[in-house]
Formats: sequence, structure tokens, C-alpha cells
Amino acid sequence: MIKKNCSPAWLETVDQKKYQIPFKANQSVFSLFAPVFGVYFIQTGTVKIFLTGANGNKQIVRFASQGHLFGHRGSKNETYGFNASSMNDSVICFIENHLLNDLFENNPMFSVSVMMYYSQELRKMENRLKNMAQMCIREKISDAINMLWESFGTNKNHELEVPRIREVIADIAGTNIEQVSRQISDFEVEGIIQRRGKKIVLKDPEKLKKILSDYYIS
Amino acid sequence: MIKKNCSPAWLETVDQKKYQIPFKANQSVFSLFAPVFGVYFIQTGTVKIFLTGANGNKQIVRFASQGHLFGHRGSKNETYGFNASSMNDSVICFIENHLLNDLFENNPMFSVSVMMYYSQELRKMENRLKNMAQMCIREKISDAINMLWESFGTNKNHELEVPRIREVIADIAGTNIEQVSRQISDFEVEGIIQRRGKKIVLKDPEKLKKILSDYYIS
DNA sequence: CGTGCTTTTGAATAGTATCAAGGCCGGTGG
DNA sequence: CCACCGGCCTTGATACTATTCAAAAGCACG
Repeated sequence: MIKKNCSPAWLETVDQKKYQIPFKANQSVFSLFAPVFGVYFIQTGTVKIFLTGANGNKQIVRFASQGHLFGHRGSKNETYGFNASSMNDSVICFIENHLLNDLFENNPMFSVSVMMYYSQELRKMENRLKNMAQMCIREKISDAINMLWESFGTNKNHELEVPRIREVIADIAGTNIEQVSRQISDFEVEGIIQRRGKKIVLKDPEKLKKILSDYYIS
Repeated sequence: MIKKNCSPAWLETVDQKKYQIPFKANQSVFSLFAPVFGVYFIQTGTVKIFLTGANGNKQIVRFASQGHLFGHRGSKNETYGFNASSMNDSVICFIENHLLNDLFENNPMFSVSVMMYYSQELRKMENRLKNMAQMCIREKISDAINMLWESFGTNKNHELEVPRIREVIADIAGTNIEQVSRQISDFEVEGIIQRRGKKIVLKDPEKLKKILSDYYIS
């Protein structure tokens, strides 16, 4: 997003002033109430954006991956209202607020591309809101598994390589581990997935998508 | 948004090329699958953005009001994936795609302000997603009533002036009219609201907000 | 081969949606 | 002016879905 839309001179400035930070899997990038000093760009890896409820349970709202930005100060917010942490080994760039503002002011196409990114994310989020309101648990869990599959793919053994995957699915779908476990059992009977130890293998992605077909416009 | 951030010359061009369209209450601005020819800016009034599910039931995802824009082509989308219709008598400006693109390219601060708008809406939507996942019906309905109150206020009789308000609340909260009706009854006993014919009067906004206090960071 | 943690499954419970009936209100026409 | 009618609103009973609690089984690690 940044490389395509900024002038070479500005790219050099960014290169000089950016902080390149490596994260291991499952490390916090920032937490609720932390002060906003700048913005994060993902070079490699994936980050989960999640909120925490009164009772302490998480809600994963989206993933950000290569080329995406997150943790941008929405308005005059001085502190974060959500959390971000790495899902796998990642390299993340940090850019300070004033440099970011300079970039926006001097690279019109950069602003436009960030705007388009937010616009698309907003649309996805609106659709996701509808899904959370209308889907039953079976469908929400299907949706969560599908999201994970699209975001992370599978390892060479065709397994979804996400640590504590049941918990992650529950945090996406807005339910608890027990329901996820039950649903996985059902899906195994239906031949959609297969359990291999704690890992799960997606045997029939098409069947999974079919469960969701009413909710996504082809 | 547009007036503050565009140069006088461009404002004149916009003035010449814009289409100013009056809408009566409850009129469709555009519907699912309609082609995207441009973008809408609200001069006066409020518009509801809603999606429709497989079973045909609506989900109102947000309201847009004075100064806000909606119906912007997210990426290469040629058709809309959602619906917009007026909640009250409104005046809405339509601007064609190519003019909008020219505005973005030539008025950096305009792009930035639209970006900030989307960024804020995205954040609100993420929070709303969490709420839909974690709130019980009582809380979702409280939230919906609060949204309506903040968006539309009350008329001179302190009534929430929204036609078919129970249906609207249900479509925001993701439930049905019966649940809304029950909850309104309960709220009347608790002294939070009062029924006056089909209209409802918000007697104690603070008590309503207290129900929601766990979900919004002060 | 324990030990502690995760996962699975069952049973009880709570919460919500659905179905159905009756009540209220406003508008219309006699 | 009043009675009726249709649409919206309310309430109750019931069915269903999802959560919670609890216990047993599986797995990974020392």
C-alpha cells in the first residue's frame, strides 16, 4: 500500500525513519488503553485485531496481513480501544504519527489507497455484523473456519496450522470452546473435516462453503 | 466533509455537476445489485444502511447523516452489496464516479478526511460486531434504542419519532418484534421508557446507558 | 508413567425464537 | 357519531438452540 503510492523521495524518508520490529507468534503488538504513537504496517505475517468484553472474553474482529496497516489513530484518540497481536512470526513496521501525516499530505494516492482499504474493510465488517446477527452457531463456526483457512491456508500435511485453534474459532464466532468441539465432531461425521491429534484437516472446503452460500453474494 | 476540504475552484465544479435529490421518509436511495454510478452525500436527513439475509430479514448496520457520504464504490465493485433508504425527509447530493475521483486526486485533505471517516466507522462497526456477539437481547435492544435516540433525538413531546419503531429496533438488534415488545414492557416497569400509543418516550436515558456501560469505554 | 492441560461429551439450565391468540388503535364508511 | 375493519402491538405457551457445569478421555511433557 505504501510502496506503490508514495514518491521515491518519501519512500527513502520512510526507510530512514521507520522502525522494523520482528514479532514471534502470539506476541502482543499493543493493548487496550496503550497510547497511540503511530501506525503499524505489516511486512510479513498476520495480526489479529480483537476486543475484550466486560466478562473478559475476546472477540476477534478481523485479521490484517501483508501490506495492510493497523493501529491508526482514528480521530483524536490518544489511546487504543482494542488489541493487536501476532498470529505467527511476523515483521511489522512502525511509523510515527507526524511522519504518517506528512505522507498523507504529500502523497495523494497514498491517502486514497488507505481510504479504499478502510472502505473495503468497513464493507466486510458490515457483512460480518449481519452474519453474527443472523447465523446460527453451526454457520458461525463454519464461517470462522473458512476465515482461518483463507487467511492462513494449510501446512504441507493439509492441517490448519493455528495454535489453540478451537479457542481462536470460538473467539471469532463469538461462542465457547465446547460448541466448537461439538461442531468439529459433527463436521467429521459429515466428512468436512478430519481430526488429527489437536490439529484439524479441512477435507472438503466446498461443502463448508455451501453451508455459507446463503450469506455471501457469489 | 466536502466543503471544508476542497478548494473553492473544485467546489464550484461540484456545485455545477452535482445532482441534488430530495427524498421523502422511507424511500429507497438504492438497492442491492443496483449499479454504482457515483456516491451520495447527505445534505440534510438520515439514511439507513441495511443488508438483507437469506430468509429476507433486514439487518440495519448503521445510519449516515448530515455531511456523511455513502454508497461509495469500495473497490472495483460495479453493483451494490447493500441497501440504503431514507429514514426521514432528506436532501441528498449525488456525485458521479469520475468527478469523485478527480476530487480525490486534486484535494489531498478531502481524501484524508474521507479516510478518517471510514476509519472511524470501521472502528464503530468492530465494536458493534463485538456487541452483537456478546450482548444479551436486553442489552442489544437497549443499544438499539440508544442509537436511535442519538441519531434522531426526540420530538417536542419527548417521543422517539421513528415510524414502525419496534421493527426498526428489531432490525438493528438482530431480533424480532415480539422480543422488542417484551423488552419495552420491562423498561416501562423499570421507569426507563414510557409508552404513549405506539410511540415511546425515553424517560431515563441515563438508566439505559447504565445497562450498556460495560460495553463502551467511557 | 504420572501430571497438567486441552479436548470431548453428557446433562441440566437458561435464553431466545416461534407460534398463536387477543387487545388496542386509528381510519373508513355507513 | 358510531361500528367495524385491518394493521400493529402485546402477551402467553411452547419448542428449540445455545450456554454452563461437570466429568471423563486424550495428549504432550518432563
